[in-house]
Amino acid sequence: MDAHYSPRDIERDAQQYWDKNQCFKAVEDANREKFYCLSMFPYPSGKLHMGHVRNYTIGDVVSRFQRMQGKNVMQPMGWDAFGMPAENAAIQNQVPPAEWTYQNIDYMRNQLKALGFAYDWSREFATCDTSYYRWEQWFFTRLVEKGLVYKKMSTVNWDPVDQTVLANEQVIEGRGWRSGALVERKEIPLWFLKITDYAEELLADLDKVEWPEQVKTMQRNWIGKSRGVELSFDIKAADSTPSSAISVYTTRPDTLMGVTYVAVAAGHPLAKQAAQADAELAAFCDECARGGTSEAAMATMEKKGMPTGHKAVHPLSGEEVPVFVANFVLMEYGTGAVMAVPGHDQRDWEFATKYGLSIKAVIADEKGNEPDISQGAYAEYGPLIHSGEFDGLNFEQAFEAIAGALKALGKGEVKTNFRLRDWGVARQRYWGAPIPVKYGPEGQTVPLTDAELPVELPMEVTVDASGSPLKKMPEFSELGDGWIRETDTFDTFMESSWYYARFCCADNHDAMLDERANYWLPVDLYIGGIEHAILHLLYARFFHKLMRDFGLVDSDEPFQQLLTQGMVIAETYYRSTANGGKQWFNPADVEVKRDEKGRPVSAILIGDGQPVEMGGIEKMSKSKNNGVDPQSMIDKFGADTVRLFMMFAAPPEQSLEWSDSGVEGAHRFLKRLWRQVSEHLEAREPVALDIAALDDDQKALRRKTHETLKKAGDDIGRRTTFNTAIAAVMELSNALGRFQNEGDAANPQSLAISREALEACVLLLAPITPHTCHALWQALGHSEPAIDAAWPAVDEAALTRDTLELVVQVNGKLRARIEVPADADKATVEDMAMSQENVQRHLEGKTVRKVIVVPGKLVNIVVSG
RNA sequence: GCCGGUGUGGCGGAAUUGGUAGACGCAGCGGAUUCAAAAUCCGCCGCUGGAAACAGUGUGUCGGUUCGAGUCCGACCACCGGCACCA
Repeated sequence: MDAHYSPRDIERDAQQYWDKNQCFKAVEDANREKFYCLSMFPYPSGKLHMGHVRNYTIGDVVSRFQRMQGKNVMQPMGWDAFGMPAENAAIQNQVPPAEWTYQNIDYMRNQLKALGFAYDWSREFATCDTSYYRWEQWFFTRLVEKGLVYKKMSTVNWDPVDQTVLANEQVIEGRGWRSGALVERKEIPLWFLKITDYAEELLADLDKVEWPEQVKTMQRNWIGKSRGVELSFDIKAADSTPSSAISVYTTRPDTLMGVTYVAVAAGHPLAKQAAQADAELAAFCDECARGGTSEAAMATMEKKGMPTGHKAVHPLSGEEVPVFVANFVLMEYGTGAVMAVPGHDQRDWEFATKYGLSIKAVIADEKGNEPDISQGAYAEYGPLIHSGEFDGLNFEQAFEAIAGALKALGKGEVKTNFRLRDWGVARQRYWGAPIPVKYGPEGQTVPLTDAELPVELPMEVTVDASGSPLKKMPEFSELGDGWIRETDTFDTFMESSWYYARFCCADNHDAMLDERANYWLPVDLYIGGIEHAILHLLYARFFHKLMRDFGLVDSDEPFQQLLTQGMVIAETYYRSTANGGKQWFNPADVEVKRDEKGRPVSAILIGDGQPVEMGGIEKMSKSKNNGVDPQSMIDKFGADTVRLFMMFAAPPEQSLEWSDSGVEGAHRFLKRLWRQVSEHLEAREPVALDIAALDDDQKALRRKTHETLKKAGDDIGRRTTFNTAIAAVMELSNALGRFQNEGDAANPQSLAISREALEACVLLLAPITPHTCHALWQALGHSEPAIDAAWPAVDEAALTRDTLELVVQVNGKLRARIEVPADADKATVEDMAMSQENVQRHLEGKTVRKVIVVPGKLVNIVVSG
C-alpha cells in the first residue's frame, strides 16, 4: 500500500466503489431485521453549514454501525424545501423561489456526497415537488371530511406599511423588520387542525418512545394537561344595562375566596361593549392591539389594565369586584378572561399593587399563620383561611368543596384543560403548498375533489415585500362562475410532519403511502437539533396518528428513539463601527495572540494587522460571521478528518466548539493509523494467533484490544457517545505503538497480536471514517468491503486479569494503591491495605471505626480520634 | 416572564449504577531527529508548598445528606434552547 495518507484519492475511490455497487440502496426484506435511521432533512438555504455536517455524520455513523450489526439499514435524504428564505431571496435577487431552491439543492447534494454519507439517494425528494405535496393536499381534504379541520378567526402580526402578515421572527421590538412600522394585531380567518382532539394520546404515548427525558418533559408541559374549575361571574354593568356572565378557568379554585378583581382581553365582547361608551377605554383597547403576538412578547411586556366600570359578582360570596381590561389576557387562550387572586398569584399581585386593588390572603403559610403578602404573592398550597365554611380545608378538600358549591349553584364545574392549542396551518405566503379549498359565490367553503388535485403552485411569479403573490394572480385564484381558490398555503411544518413516511415509498405516484411504510416504520433513530424538541416533533407525532387513524400506517408513534444534537459554536470577532454597530470578522481571517500558558489575550485581523475584539463563543451564524465553511475543511483535510473531529470533539447532545487545531489533531491521528498499518504490512505476514503461547506483554495488548472492542461497541451502539469510542481507539493505537517500540516486533505472535489490534482499530472506526477504513481494510488483505464486515466480537476470555489495582483511602482520602490477586478475599485485601506504610502513617494515634471494601475498586478505612 | 437544559485544568472534554477527578485530544514547555525548517518520535503538564517522598487544595456559588459527592437534595448565579408564522 501507499505509505502516504492521501485522503483525496482514498475518498474518491471509496465513493466510486459504493456508488458503482449501489451499496446503500435499501430493499425491503421481511426476513431481515430493519433499521430506519433518519436525520432531520435540511432547508436548502444555499450550502451546508457545520450543524448539518454534525447532524448527518451522527446519522451516518449509526447507520453504518447498524449495518455491521447485520441490520437491513435504510438512510434516506431529502429537502425541506418550502419556506420564507426562498421568498426573501426572491425579493432580494429577483430569482423565482423555485429556481433558487432547486439550485441550492443541487449544490448541497454534491456536498453531502463529498462527505460520503451512506444514503439511499433513490428515495430523495424535495417537499416543493408537486409529487410530494399533492398527497398532503389529498390528505387534508380527507381530514376535512372527518371533521378534523376548521376555520376560525385568529390573530396575526400585521405590517400596516407593507400591507402584509409578518412571521414572529420578522417582528423586531414590536416593529416590522423591513418597514419599521409598529406592528398591529389583526384578526383574520385561518385554517386549523384539531390537534387538541389528540392531546390525551399525545401525552400518554410519550411513555412508548425512547426519547431524552428532557424532551418528553418539554412536550408534557407544552400539552399542559390540568384539572381545574370553569366558573362564571355574573356581570353588573356600570349603567345597569342587563349583561351576561363571563366565564373563567382556574386550577386554583381553593383561592376563589381571594378573588378581588376579574380581567378580560381587549377583544372580549365585554370589553368591546364597554369601550363603546368610553373613549379612553377604546383607546386602551387599541393600544392592546399593538405589538407582536408571540407568547414571549406577551409575557415580558409591561402589564397594563384599565377598569371597564363593570362589576363582576363573586359566585359564592356575592361580593362585587371590578372588571378590568388587561393587555396580558388574550382572547384566543381559554375563555379570554381570568379571575385574579393577587394574594396568591405573583402576576395578579403586581397588577393589583400597580392599580391599588385590594389583596386578600386566603391560604395559610406552612406554619398555619397568615402569610406575608406585603412584598409578593404567596403561591404555595396550604389550608384555607378567610374563606368562611371552607376554612381549614387543604388543597384537595377545598378543590372538591368549592367545585361542589359552584356546581350546586349552576355556576361552575370541574374541567380538564389543555394548554395545547389547535394547529393553525394557513400562511399568507407564496412559497408553500396551496391549501386545496375553494369558495363559492354564496360563501360556500368546499374542499377540492380528488379530480381537482393537485393544486400546483405556479412557478413563474414576481415576489415583492407586500403580501402573497398568489392573491394577485387571477389565473390562479379565479375559477369562474364566482368561485375562487384559497390563496393561503400550508405551514411548512405540514411537509416535515410526514416526510419520514414518504421516504419509505417515494416512488409511488398512485398513493400517499403503501405497505412498505409499515415495513420501515417507525423510524428507529431520529436525529436532529434540540430546537425542534416541541413544535416539529409534536406536529409529526400528531400527523402520524392522523395517518394511522386513516389506515395509512399501523404504528402509534413515528420516531422510536430520538437523539437531540447540540449546536456547533465558534469564537466571534468584531470591531465597533462609527454608527455604534459592529462589524464581524470570520475566524479564518483573524490571528489570535496567546500568553505563555496558551490563553488567548488578543486578536488581529490578518488583512490589516490591526486589533479586533473577541466577542465570545456563539452559535455559528451568518449574522456573527463566525461560520466555518465545511467545504474548505473537506478540501484541506478530507471528509474523514472533518467527520472524525466532529464526532470526537464532544458528545452529540452537547454544543460543539469548532477548533482548527482540533481538526489538525484529528488529521494527525488518521495519518498515524495509516502509517501503523503500512509499517505493519511491511513486516512479515503474521502467523496464526496461538493464545496459549502468549507472553505477558502480548497478553496485555490483546486484553487492551478486547477491552477496546467492548467499550467502543457499547459507546457507539448503546450510549451514542462517539467521542469516548474514538478516545478508546486512540488509546489502543497508543498501546500498540508502545508495544511495537518496546517489544520484539518480529516475534511471530507479536505480529499476530498487532494485526488483531490494527484490525480492531480499523473496524471500530469504519462507521466514523469510512473512506480511510475502506482502504485500510482492503490493504489488510480482505476481499469483502469494510461496510460488509461484521462488527468485531469481544473474546471475554481475553479480558480476565490475574491481579487488580485497588486504591486505599483513609477517611475518604487517597493514601496508597495496592496490587491484589483478582480472587483475594475481603480479609486479605484489608490486611494488605492496612500494612501500607503511608496508610500506617495516617492511622497513627487514631482508632479504626470501620473498613469499607468495594470489590475491584477501593478500601476506605474510617478512623477517628 | 414561563418551560427545558448546561456549568470540571490554558482549551474541547472523560469519569456509564454515590467509589482513584482530569482518560483521549488541543495548546504549551523540554528533548530527539534535521544543515535548517516542516513533518515525525519521546517526556512533562490542575493549583499551592516541597529537591523529592509527600501534603494541602480543587468540578459555577452557598448549604445539606453520606464512610465517601463532579454525580444525590435545597437555595442562588451565569449562560444556552424553546415559547405556537424562522426552520
